[in-house]
Amino acid sequence: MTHDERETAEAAAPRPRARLIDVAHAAGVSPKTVSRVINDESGVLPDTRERVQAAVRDLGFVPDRSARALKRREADTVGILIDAISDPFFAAFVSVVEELAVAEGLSVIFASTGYDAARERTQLDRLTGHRLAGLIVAPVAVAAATLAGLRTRFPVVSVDRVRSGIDAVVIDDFGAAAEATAALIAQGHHRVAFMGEDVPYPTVSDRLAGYRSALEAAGLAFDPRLVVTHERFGRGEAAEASRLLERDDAPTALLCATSLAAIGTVRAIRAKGLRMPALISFGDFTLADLLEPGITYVDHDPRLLATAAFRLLRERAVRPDAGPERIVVPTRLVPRGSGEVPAASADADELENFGRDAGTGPHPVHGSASVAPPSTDLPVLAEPDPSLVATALSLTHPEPTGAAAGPAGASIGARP
Amino acid sequence: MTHDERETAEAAAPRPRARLIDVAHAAGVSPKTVSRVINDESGVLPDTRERVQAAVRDLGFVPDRSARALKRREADTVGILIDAISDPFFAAFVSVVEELAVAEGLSVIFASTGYDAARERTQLDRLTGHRLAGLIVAPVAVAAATLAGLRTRFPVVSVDRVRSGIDAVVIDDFGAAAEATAALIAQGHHRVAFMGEDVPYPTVSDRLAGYRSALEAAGLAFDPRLVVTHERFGRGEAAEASRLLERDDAPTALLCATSLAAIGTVRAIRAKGLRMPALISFGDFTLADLLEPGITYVDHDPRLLATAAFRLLRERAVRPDAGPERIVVPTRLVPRGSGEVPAASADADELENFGRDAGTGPHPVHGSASVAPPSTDLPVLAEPDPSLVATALSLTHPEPTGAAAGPAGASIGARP
DNA sequence: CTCCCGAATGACAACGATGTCGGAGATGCG
DNA sequence: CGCATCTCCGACATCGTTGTCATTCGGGAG
Repeated sequence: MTHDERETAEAAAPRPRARLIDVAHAAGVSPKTVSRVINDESGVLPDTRERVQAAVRDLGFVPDRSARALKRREADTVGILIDAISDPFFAAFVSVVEELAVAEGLSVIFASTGYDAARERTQLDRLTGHRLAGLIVAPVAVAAATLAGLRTRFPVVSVDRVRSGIDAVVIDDFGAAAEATAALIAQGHHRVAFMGEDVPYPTVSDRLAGYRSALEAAGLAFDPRLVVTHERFGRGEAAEASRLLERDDAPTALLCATSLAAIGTVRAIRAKGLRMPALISFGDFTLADLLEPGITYVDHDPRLLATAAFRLLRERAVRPDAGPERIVVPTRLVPRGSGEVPAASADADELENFGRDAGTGPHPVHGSASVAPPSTDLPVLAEPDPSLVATALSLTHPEPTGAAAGPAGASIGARP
Repeated sequence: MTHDERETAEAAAPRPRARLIDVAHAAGVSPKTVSRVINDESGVLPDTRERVQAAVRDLGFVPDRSARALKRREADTVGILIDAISDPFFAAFVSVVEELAVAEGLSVIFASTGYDAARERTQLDRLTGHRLAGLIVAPVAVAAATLAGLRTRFPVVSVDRVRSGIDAVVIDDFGAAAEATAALIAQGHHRVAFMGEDVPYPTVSDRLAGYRSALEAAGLAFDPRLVVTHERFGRGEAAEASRLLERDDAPTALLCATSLAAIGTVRAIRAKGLRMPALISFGDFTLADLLEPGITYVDHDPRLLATAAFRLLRERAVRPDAGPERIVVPTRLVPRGSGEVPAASADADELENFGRDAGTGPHPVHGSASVAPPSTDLPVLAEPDPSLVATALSLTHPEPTGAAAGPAGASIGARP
């Protein structure tokens, strides 16, 4: 237990954080030399270098990020503002972003809005108080102008929700909902219901619009009574679902705009012994394949969105002036049984046998080209498949105005 | 569009971040006065104050956290080091910590280890590079001494895994596993298997020890062939499970030390049409109640752990010298059907009807007193029930050495 | 009218690191 | 032997903010 100290000696039990100058004293060199060593700069004799490194170890010195960032005017933290980290979608999203960020030596700081506008404002200030290398945000109520203001200081990428003038990575909510609805109609269903969150996000309204569009394309009338909403955070989904399915004119098919709605529906069906309608959900969820029948869903892979968002963010760090882009990540309909219930069968009571034998028949795939296997079986995510990302990035659209080329591969992989 | 600028004028398109001094110039006051305004200090005329606030708004000024932290020598960021944010357990954990931190005006920065020792080291440095108000860590391989070193600079709380000399919040792995195993044995099972991760965590070995202990208490021989492990991140769980259950001498009951193992087991059973053994899992997971039969599990609520950990962290910020404590959060066995399969029935093939009628009978509850309802139905977490936390905190044990009183309510709720 | 006092504000240094620049030796070459 | 050159290293200023202390100004008391 060696300890050498100079000058200050008032530190006793609560040993203060070692500073660079303490290391300098311990090693008998100037602060600048310590700085050179810890930053791997050249021009230090091997001997000196080792002496400094020893002092660093002895004192447990870790450079103060605040001071370093201040002086270097360098931002090495990526901010993420999302709805809630407890949402598996965002958990997976953040996980991938962190993975990519770490590979570049960046830190990740996140904040959640809880879907609350005021809190979003607070959290945004909290995040921007840090020097950011960029901000990835799933905007709730923040004005596009506010984000545009931030964009003059660091790259800003919007995820899942579009904001004009801001780079965005989204899925084709309208198209995917239309595709899913059409698939239900193709099974012979005439009464298809829609269940979504009671929030004013375009995500929801676009899905609703896609649903309507598919109904109209099939010559079916839009019936407002078949559209139900559920509150966030509430237990409302199950209640809404049973109310819907217990009606005399209950639908035979249901499109759920969120996986929460689908889960609530299944729960209601189980609790009340209701008849299982044909069901398609947005967003995969753990174990969806193990229910009976398995839940057919529109795949909306957070890993793809995260990878695309991060790459775009880093691309903007290099070319800040390129016009805002909108990247549409492909989705696809994954058949697992619940969405393939034919209308005829829905009237009978023979729904037991959809668990295993479904999911094999060919089914329309939405999005371009074929994409990778479903992500269900990866509760803990590994690295996203690069080929998926390439696909996603190649779908780059320039925003209405602006003529940027697709983002090239931003340099990924700094020193470890 | 008003804009008054002095001195510097070289800023054009990529408007740099506004500094405090820019605000001062714009408002025609000194930097110190701006500082006073943004920090709500007294001694500023209402008139002046408003002028400054207007300038702050105009310029979109947000104080630089680095500079502020540097000068104030104040830490307002809580670091969290966990295995993986994509693990729903840790996602929920982090969510709660963030909630509590925000209430105190603290930021949260997290990093994940991916169960990798080298990466853990890197991430630890990344986190400690920030000025931390405290660190919550689920240690992988980091030495207790290293954490003890950090502890001299800020509070450190270990979660889920114990490290000597460090405050810890854990569950009673041994006791919970013993309880679960005993419950299986009580159903008449003689061949009870154990499946856990192939990692050297005490979490796993303690559960294994608890399992052995229960076997011995029941006079059953411990059979190493009934203990199987699965790799992390792999798809190994399902493969291991089918190998185990397809054996001639397959067990009639299975205790899974992780929910991954339980999920893999169910998946294997479905895929291969195997017979369902009595099954108890550690850790709840979404939809466990909707499978058929529902999965009986040992509840291990991340919200309780998070709340206890955060409170302990804040308590230590006030009283850093108090000896390390070990808080044991109670667990309980939640019957849902799969764990109540009697041994007799396991030999017959009538396993269809366990979905709904299970989960009602009384069953041993592990932990003290009665605790709250299961958390299953809250995929997106609301605030944890304070009463639960009270229960958890009251179970405080001092570590072998050290005689601290139970943590009092650390001051929560700073200025908004 | 002068002096004193408090309220409002500003000047200045410092937090911990690093960029710039210059200086001390060592070496090479004519 | 003198001078240029190169290597290694340190002095100093500075990043954006705030703590400390000084200064100014207006007004009331004597």
